[in-house]
This record gives sequence, structure tokens and C-alpha cells, in this order.
Amino acid sequence: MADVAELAGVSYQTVSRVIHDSPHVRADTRERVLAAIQRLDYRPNSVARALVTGRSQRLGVVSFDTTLYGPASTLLGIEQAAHDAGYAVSISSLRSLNRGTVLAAIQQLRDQGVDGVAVIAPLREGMEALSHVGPDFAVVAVEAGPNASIPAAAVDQVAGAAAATRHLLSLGHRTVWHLAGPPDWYEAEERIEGWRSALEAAGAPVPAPLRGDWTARSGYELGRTLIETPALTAVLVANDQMALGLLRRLNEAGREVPDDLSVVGFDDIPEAAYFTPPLTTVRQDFAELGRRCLGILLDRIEGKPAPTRVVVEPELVIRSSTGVVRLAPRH
Amino acid sequence: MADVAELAGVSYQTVSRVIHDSPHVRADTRERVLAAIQRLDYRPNSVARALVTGRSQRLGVVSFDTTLYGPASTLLGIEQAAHDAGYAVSISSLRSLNRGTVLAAIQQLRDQGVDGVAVIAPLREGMEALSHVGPDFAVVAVEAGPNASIPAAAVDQVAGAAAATRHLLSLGHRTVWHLAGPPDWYEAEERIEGWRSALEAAGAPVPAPLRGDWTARSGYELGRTLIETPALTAVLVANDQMALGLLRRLNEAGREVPDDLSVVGFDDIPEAAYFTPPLTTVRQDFAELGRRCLGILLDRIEGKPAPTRVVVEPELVIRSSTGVVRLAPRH
DNA sequence: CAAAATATTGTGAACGCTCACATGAAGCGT
DNA sequence: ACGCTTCATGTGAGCGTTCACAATATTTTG
Repeated sequence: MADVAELAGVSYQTVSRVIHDSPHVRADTRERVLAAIQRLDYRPNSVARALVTGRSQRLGVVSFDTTLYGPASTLLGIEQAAHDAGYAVSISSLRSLNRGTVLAAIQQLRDQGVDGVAVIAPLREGMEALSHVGPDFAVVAVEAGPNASIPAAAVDQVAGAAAATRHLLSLGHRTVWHLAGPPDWYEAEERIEGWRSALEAAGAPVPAPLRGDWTARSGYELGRTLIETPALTAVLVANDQMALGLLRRLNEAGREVPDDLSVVGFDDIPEAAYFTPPLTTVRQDFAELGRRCLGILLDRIEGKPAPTRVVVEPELVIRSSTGVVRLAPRH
Repeated sequence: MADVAELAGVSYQTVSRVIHDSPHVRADTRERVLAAIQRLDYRPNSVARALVTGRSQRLGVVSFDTTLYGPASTLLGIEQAAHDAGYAVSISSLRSLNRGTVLAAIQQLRDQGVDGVAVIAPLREGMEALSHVGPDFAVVAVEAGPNASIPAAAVDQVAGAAAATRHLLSLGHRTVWHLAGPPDWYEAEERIEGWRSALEAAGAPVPAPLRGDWTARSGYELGRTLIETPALTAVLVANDQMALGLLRRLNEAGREVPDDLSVVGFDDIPEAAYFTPPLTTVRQDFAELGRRCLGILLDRIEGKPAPTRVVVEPELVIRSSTGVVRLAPRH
């Protein structure tokens, strides 16, 4: 900066003013400084700036399994929105998720100098950690469940699951079974809630939900139980991967989808439209989720009053894995 | 730091020594300082440290589409390895990939103070940008193709595609068709090369490869062409998503896999084992790729002589989508 | 046209740390 | 007990910026 100042024949402060578009600098001076900056290919040192301002223009994201479609897309959404808002993004991926690891990741990011942190770790245990962070640091959660104590952005899982369930009921199915996610996940619990309430509202019996772990493998394994269940004609599966595993099992067992059995997934991963058969599923707009999440985070950083919970509506995408119930099942 | 020094009754320099595990500090002094650090919950300011040392202990990763399984897994691998090596990671996701965007992302990360950058953008155009970076900054590429000018870590695509092709030939198929990726991608070109060379080595005819764009949709679309191709009994598909789309098309057309047609994919995404039928595919160890990539990057940062190209071997995973050729195709 | 007001530019200090060197305290052989 | 080495600790400076204020130049006004 000193070099630029010298070349332009001004003081370092004036250079700083030009960089910050201060109105208190004469047009021709600005020109000269700009020329010097260009000539010397000067780039402001953001580390030095961060030291003095206490703001790094950098955000942290801690997330759990960025290999999954949901977290990966959310991360991407946050990153793009942050970028547009002039923030850089540092990430920290957790190998295992519990209170200690989440807190450690946040602390590490904080030590690294980020201005705020978004946490993509939709497990009860992970989220409880966030209340231990303290109000002097901006933190926002993604899919945090109905915990009012920490601000969050979330997809309305209850509405999504209810819509999917009503869709199946409207096709004539007497009731809908549910292949749920792990009990520790908010998303899993809320989807159960939406499914159950839709069933109850329609006066349909509520079978006990089965528990998978989000993987195709678990859908396949639990599929064995489902095919042995009498009078089962419709299943709501808590994500597309498990639905894929289930479809695989049904195919092996010779059951036709949707003729013998209707299946609905959740997420609408890009592959879902090409499953056998193409999967009816609930689309979640992860990019929007990321954007909303970032909005809250920036508000908090700037000390603005931010909504404590923002909700994104999901959308039912009807494809070929759901159909009108057959009066007499073939099996 | 001054507070800690005062509480421990030493100078700030001694505190710094304790933090850095300098051997030149007496045991009891160290104890006192450590106690003071604990008591005041002191955390070193990494920004200030970065300012004076010129090292931020932070790495940048620029990547293209982190929603895809490959890039997402590679990013994860890099992040974990970096974390283990005591580095934080900043990311920059490109919306569109060309020389300008890649260079801008690197520059931005560099301005942000990172010590080095890894680029996950395996397109010709993206990689050519890297030669414009200059030798005073550490950059490493993932899947950079055979360009010696910039250091890179890559999976041996040629070997993977060749192994898959030989597998199909060994099952009795006269030749193997190929559904390739976009021409601008190194991975696509190298897989073509491996496939072609295996075919030629076996004296099999080499059909013209079809070009997809990695999506399931394109596999589905091009599947139409493939089912109309006479005497076609085996297809090597350049990734699992396109293979999924192809399987979908074959299923709709009433073709049985592997009885009528054998299909091999590439990547071994977690879902591949649950496709209909479970997909024979070439597994890429993205986590290892990320680790290797990081190894090169750290060596470059430390000025050590680093290998200019590191190769990870892929592995053929045989499942149920490939089988012995039938003498008389049903269609 | 001088004084006041305003626009423009410059100066000193500080952000929190590490580096290079200086100083003082022990330890050691003779 | 002496000077010498080694260990332990302290001091001054500086990393590249911004902030708060001071100083100067320019314009406006009565």
C-alpha cells in the first residue's frame, strides 16, 4: 500500500480511501491512485484488514456428511449465496456427530476468524450443542427442528410428508406404511409426524413405522419385512436412497411398482426420475434453503433482528411409482 | 496475550513460547502460563499470526459441481486430510467453468490469504488456466489429464476403462460399445482411450463412442440409440448416473440386463449396488485421491520437491449387470 | 475580501502476534 | 572463584491495514 501511495504521490490513507470508495477524495486523485494500483498489481491484504476491523468477511459451515445429496446441495446453496454477499466460506466436515465434535468444529472455525457459522447437522445431538455457543457469536442451524433457542432455516418436512401421504390416500390406498429415517434425525421425526397426522386426519390406521438409516442398503433390508406384510399397498419412504433399495427388493421379489405397491420417496435426487420405475417423491429446494439460512446468518452478524426460524415449502413430484390401488393384490 | 502474560507473571514472548512448545521454557513457568491460558480462556488469534508469519494454515479448494458424487467425495477427502494436517479449508464453487472463472476463483482465494489451492475442475478449459498462475503460488489439480506443467493427482482412468472392457470381452462379448462423457472432460477422454486400447488389443472392432453429459437423462436419451443398434451386447458407460438412465431405457424397452445386454458403469456411487440390476462398475477411491492431492499441495507449499503427477488405481466391482453373452439375442 | 464552512489529505496509533536480538541466570570445568 | 557456555526470559520492531483525529486546501458566504 505504501508503494502505491508513493507512486501516486499521496499518503497511504488516501489509498485506503480509494479502495473503500470514500466520497472524500477528489476525482483526479482517485484516478492517479487507481492507476498506481493497477500498475503495481496491488491487492489489499485481507488478513491485515481482518486484524484491524475484527471482521474477516468469511463464514464457516460445519456439516456432517457432504457426500449425501441434501447436505451437499445445502452447502452449495450457502456457498453461492455467501459469495454473492461478498463472503468467503470455510468448511469443516464432521466425521462423527455429537455435542463435542460440533462444538469443537465451531470453536475451531471461530478461532480461524470467521464472522459466523452455519451448521448443517440435523441431528438432535448436534443441535443441542448449539445452545452452548453463547449469544456473542453468530450461529445458524439448518434443519434444526422446532427448537426456538437457536435460529434456523428448515424445509417443512411435516407438510411434505403429509402431502405425500394424502396423495397416496387419494389414490385409494386404505393406509400408508412408512419407512422412516433414524430416530435422532429431526427430518425423520418430522416426516413421521406429517405422515401420521395425514393418516389420522383421514381416519386411516397408523402402522408402526420401520426405521432405516437413509442408505439404499437399509431400504433393501427393510424391504424384506415390507413384502411379508399383508394388505400393504402403499409406502412412504423417508428418502430416495432407501426408496431405491426398496424398489430393488420389490423387483427381486417380483412385485410390480406401482401395480402391486405404490412407493413415494423424499428429496428428489437427480437420479430419482430414472429409477425403475421413476420415483414419485417430495422435492426439497436445498439451494433455497441455503440462501435462507445465509440470510439469517448475515442478519445476526450485523446485529439485525433476525427471524428465529425460516421455513421452505417442499413440493410433491408425481412420477410413476405411485398408482391407483388394485382391488385384488396379485400376491 | 498480554493479559495471560501478566497473570502468569511473564512477558508476552514467553506466552508465545509456551503456545509454540518452545523447548526454551522452564517446566514450572510453562505450567503457570498454561494455567493462566486456561483461566482466561485465551485463544490465539490466528489472523494476527497469519499477518506476521505470512502463513494462514488455510487451503483453498475451487471446485465445479459439488453436487456430483465425485467432486463432493474428493472435496471431502481433501478437507479431511487437510484437517488432519492442521489446515483449514476455504471453498469456492464455480457456477460456470472457464479460464476466467477458474483464475478469478484462485485469485480470490489467494487474496483471502490461503497458503495454496487445489482445483477440482477436470475440464480442459479449466486446467489450462492453471498454467497462468505462476510458480510463486502453490496450486495442485485433481484429474488434470496428462498435462505435465502443473502438478496433479488423478485416478488412472485408462486402466479402469480398460479393465472394465476386458471384463466384458472375457464374458464372450464380441465388442463393447461406449457411452462416453463430454469431450471437454479429461476423465471422459481417458476412459475412451482405455476402452479403445483394450478393444484394439483384443482385436475387437471399435464402434464410435456416444456422447452423454454425465446425467441420468443423457443416458436415458442415448439409450434409445443403443437399443436400435444391432448386435450390441455390451456397453461401457462413463459414469453410474448415465448407466442408471440407460438401465431405465432398457427396462422400458423390455431388454433384460444382463441377459440381453451387459452394462458397466463408472464411479461406484453408493446407490449403484441397488440399481436394477445391481451395477458392475469401476470404483474410484475419491477419498484417497483427495489425500494424495493434499500431499502434493503441502509439499509444494513447503517448497519440497513434489511429484508432478500422482495416480490412484481404480477397482472393478463386479455385480449383476454384466453376464456371459447369449448366443442368440432375444431381440 | 476575510472569515467561516467544507472538502480533501495526512499523521500517529493500534489490531495481536512473531521475529531477531539483548539481557540475565545458572551450570561447568579448571 | 573465574570466565565461559548454555538456558531462560525480556525488549523493540514490524507485519499491512483501519480508525480517530489533525492539518491543510478549497469553496462559500456575508
